[in-house]
Amino acid sequence: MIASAETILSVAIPSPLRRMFDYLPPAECHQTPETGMRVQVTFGRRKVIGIIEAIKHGTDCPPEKLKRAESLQESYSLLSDDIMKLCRWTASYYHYSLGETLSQALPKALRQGKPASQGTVTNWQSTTELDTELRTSLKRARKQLAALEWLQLYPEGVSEPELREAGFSKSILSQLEKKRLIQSQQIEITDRPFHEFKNNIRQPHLTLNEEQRFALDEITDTSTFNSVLLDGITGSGKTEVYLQAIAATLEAGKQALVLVPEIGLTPQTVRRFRRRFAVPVVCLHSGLSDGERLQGWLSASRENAGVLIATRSGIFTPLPKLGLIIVDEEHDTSYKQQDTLRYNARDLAIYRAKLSDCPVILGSATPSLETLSNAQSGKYLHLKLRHRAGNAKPPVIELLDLRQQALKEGFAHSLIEPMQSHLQRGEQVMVFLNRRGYAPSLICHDCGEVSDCPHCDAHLTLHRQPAHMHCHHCDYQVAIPWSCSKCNGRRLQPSGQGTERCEQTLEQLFPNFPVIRIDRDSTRRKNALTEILDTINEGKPSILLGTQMLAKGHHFPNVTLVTILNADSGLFSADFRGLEKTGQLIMQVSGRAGRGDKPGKVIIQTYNPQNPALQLLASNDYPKFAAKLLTERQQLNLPPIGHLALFRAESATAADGINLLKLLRATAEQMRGEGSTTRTLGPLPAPMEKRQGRYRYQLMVHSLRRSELHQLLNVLVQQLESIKLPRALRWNLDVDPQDMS
DNA sequence: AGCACGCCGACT
DNA sequence: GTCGGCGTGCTC
Repeated sequence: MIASAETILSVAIPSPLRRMFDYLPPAECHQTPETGMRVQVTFGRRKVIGIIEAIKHGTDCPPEKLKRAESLQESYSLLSDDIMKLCRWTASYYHYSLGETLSQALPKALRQGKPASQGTVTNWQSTTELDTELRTSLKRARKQLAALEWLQLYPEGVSEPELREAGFSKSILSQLEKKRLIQSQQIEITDRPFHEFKNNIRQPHLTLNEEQRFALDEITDTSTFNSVLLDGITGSGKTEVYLQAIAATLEAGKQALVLVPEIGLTPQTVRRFRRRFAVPVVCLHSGLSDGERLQGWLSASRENAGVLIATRSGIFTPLPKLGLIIVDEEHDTSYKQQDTLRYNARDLAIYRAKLSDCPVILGSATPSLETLSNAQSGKYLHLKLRHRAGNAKPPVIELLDLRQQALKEGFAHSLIEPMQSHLQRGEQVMVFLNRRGYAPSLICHDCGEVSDCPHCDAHLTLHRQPAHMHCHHCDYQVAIPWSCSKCNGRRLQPSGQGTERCEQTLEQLFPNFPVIRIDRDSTRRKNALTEILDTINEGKPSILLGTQMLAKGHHFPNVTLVTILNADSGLFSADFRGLEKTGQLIMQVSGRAGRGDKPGKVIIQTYNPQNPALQLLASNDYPKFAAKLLTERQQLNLPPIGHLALFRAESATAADGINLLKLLRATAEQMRGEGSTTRTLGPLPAPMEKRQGRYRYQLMVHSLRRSELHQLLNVLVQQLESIKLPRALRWNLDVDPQDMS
């Protein structure tokens, strides 16, 4: 390296190039540049926001190429040392560009160069006491009353974004304002640190049962790095353990980070956290605007927030006083990013807890095999909650043998009968069907031709509301054809069951009870899900029909019967993780039954009642089910025993992708030394060979030792960067892939 | 990845 | 004659 008289900034640039770029510090710069600061630089012919990755005193860059940075974006380090470390680790583990990794760690507004400043918010306060008289007068305005009740809890007022998050719309607020029951003012977003709030607990804790108490004691026993699997059956009260563990963390003057699955951040959950704690509870999820995300991010990193509840990307939020990480529903696949930087937030959570030297809790009723195996090896402390909280009993699960049964639009007679009796008793019935739309395909009755997507190897799904054909893999949409494209026949028939069609069937079968459909289509409108959940929670006898949106973490006390229409589709998946995922889904869905005082029942329709895996699930024995799968993985050296990475290639022609992967395989073979456990498999066509008009191939790399795998991946990625690729050829690398598609 | 430069085909 | 197709090469 050539020594330089001046300081040199090593800048991570948001570009796929896996290297740093050196710059001279900005001219007339009064601030001292530091690692973790944003800096604006000219990169090629455009201006970009980079992150100072290191400060050096020399450079290999030829002097005529060396440019001066434009300006520092702030006077302090935006990304703390631990976040920088976390990002370095992430970039190297997933073989990704550090610049893009750091860029993804920032909220969009900061990525785009907006100032890191906290603005003002509208703060709403109640102006009156909520006495009986007022309650009576608002009897017909349920939402307004609820909002007013909410505001009573917070004499200092609640910000508008928080209220909107709690499910109160702008119009509710303006109606209350018109009645002069509430008032608003613009306030500076406070710089008041969370530890200045005197009483951390606003609402008393619930009483813990013996198991919960034991788990909490174990968790709060140490405040240093410690991984815990909280393995608690559905309804065992994991959330209450989280809340009390967080209370202890706040008491010690530390912040807590709670990661939740993408659809797990319901207003109900947030409400529960906000009611409990006096300190600000901040949420970060995909439903927020860029500005809202920035404010949340800043209040977490400036110690205003005591608790941060966030989805996957929240793992990168700076929390200077981090004292506890919780990963709820740790088995959930939404923790793995699928499109770009393919990280798993659950795995990063472990590393981050290590960096902050604090405990991390992985919670689930159906732990992933990865986590179970870590618990068995003693790497994680394994805490079990085997009893439901309160009076609730575990549901009774029954397999309904479909063979030779008369079926009515997918419903066996012996299923309809119990549904009827539960409804007539005034209880709710849940129907689970993991397929949205009207029918998964449209088939020509004359020649058998099925309507396919022109861009993918997939059938088009028939939708009726609104009427169209839709590809669920690339979003292609087209009108419903009148006649067969092959034989011109007019007899086109919907084939198979989707939620829309099932809704229609249920309305015919049970005309006296409302059917509430919950899927991506029925909840598309803003606040639709909240409204639907509120209706369900009124507890009136009704049928709740839905996809897996219905399965996760909801607490519906009046649901006493859960039916799974078709468990078989998941039993024989091509993907080695298919059965694990199906089992988890079945247990999660079943867990919705009987969470109140009344006992719950689950009926699973199947053509394979003898299937051993299904029988274990039906006997409510997830641990045994998981142990069986783990044994199978051991025999085949599949994860979590062996380790996988997947190179994917996508191109307009099949040959380009295949050739590239063949080249990688050849290099891998060449590299293989004595005693190497690394093997390659492929190139193989992806399970859906053509998708969005592109051909997709993959090369699997397998090894018994993680270090060996990564050594090879380093070589292969370097090779990929050094060769010239056809323009239309895209590749990516997925370390620890969740699914093979 | 962007974003330039650069070299051949159909348009006002 | 120019507008614009996408091939190729570079980014401190």
